[in-house]
Amino acid sequence: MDFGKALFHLNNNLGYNLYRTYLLFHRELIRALKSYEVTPEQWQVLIILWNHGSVTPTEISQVTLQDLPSISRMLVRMERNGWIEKQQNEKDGRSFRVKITNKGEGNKQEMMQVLERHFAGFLQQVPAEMNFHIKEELLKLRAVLGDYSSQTQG
Amino acid sequence: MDFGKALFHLNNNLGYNLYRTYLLFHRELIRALKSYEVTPEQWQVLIILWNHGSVTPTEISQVTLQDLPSISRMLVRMERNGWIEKQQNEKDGRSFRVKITNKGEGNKQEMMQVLERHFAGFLQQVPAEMNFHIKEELLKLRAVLGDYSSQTQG
DNA sequence: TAAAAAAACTTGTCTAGACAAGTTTTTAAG
DNA sequence: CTTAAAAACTTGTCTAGACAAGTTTTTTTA
Repeated sequence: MDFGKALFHLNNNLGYNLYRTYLLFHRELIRALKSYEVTPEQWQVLIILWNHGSVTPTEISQVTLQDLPSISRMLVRMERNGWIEKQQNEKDGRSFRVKITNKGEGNKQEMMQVLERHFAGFLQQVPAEMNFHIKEELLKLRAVLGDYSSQTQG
Repeated sequence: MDFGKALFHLNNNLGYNLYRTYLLFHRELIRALKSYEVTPEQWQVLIILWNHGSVTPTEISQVTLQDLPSISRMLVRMERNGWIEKQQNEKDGRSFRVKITNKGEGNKQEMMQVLERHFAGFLQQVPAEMNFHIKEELLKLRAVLGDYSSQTQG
């Protein structure tokens, strides 16, 4: 089968390249995290909690750029799997704080190492300079696409 | 709220940048295509059909890197919405050919223009050189992540 | 302070992706 | 030529994202 023509057009398309690279990366993340029953999106929430302590769903929504319905349902699953707890917010009855559990805190180092090992093979094929450069350019693209937090660097 | 710390870590992560850029791009595509009741993923199939003529689900699967279950269900929806037809394959009773309908062919130019207009505002903020360079780097990343067709350029 | 507006979260509905487990038809092997 | 293996597609089940439409609580505002 000759898909050269179709692929030629698509490979020249920025969105297609983004989609496809994301898809491959995402799959690797799924596989790397599978044994923990954590999805890439949940992994992102764990990183936020590890770095930042307890947060509200709205705050997670701001960092992940996801809408509240997605966050809301993800937190239900994370609670069910014992990664987080919901703590009542005395100051605001509409909201609550998301707190990491002992399980979540306890698995941090191991999960980090597992991920690092999983991606080492891929990342060693990417020169450090290129890795840095891609991130810089993606940050710029994010800014163009209206991602306010693409500016927040420190 | 100071999420600087959390974002600092995440913004330095290649996967996070990919995910987030993809997400923003994907959303714009959804909005641009919404009036046609076509999703970005279906749009990709339309491009394949416009460029390549009729194809089988397996061939779509190879170009889009999606698995057959996803393609299978997407084609059901595209058929329901009148974008494609399924043609019996005389040579192989297990398979069929996906053919674009008059509606699909007829909307080509207009949809292309709508998309172009929708993204013009974003893309004019991205220098042509940078646009080119990002695509080159994403192609390399795709190759590293095992995307065989990242090589197929012509 | 009572009513209106806004904020924070949830629920519903649709599309899509991953992966396991089917079914049917072809192809390969013995 | 019959049976086993493989290929092509479908179905089932779970997670996630978009968007509309709730509910409850807080804040404004009149």
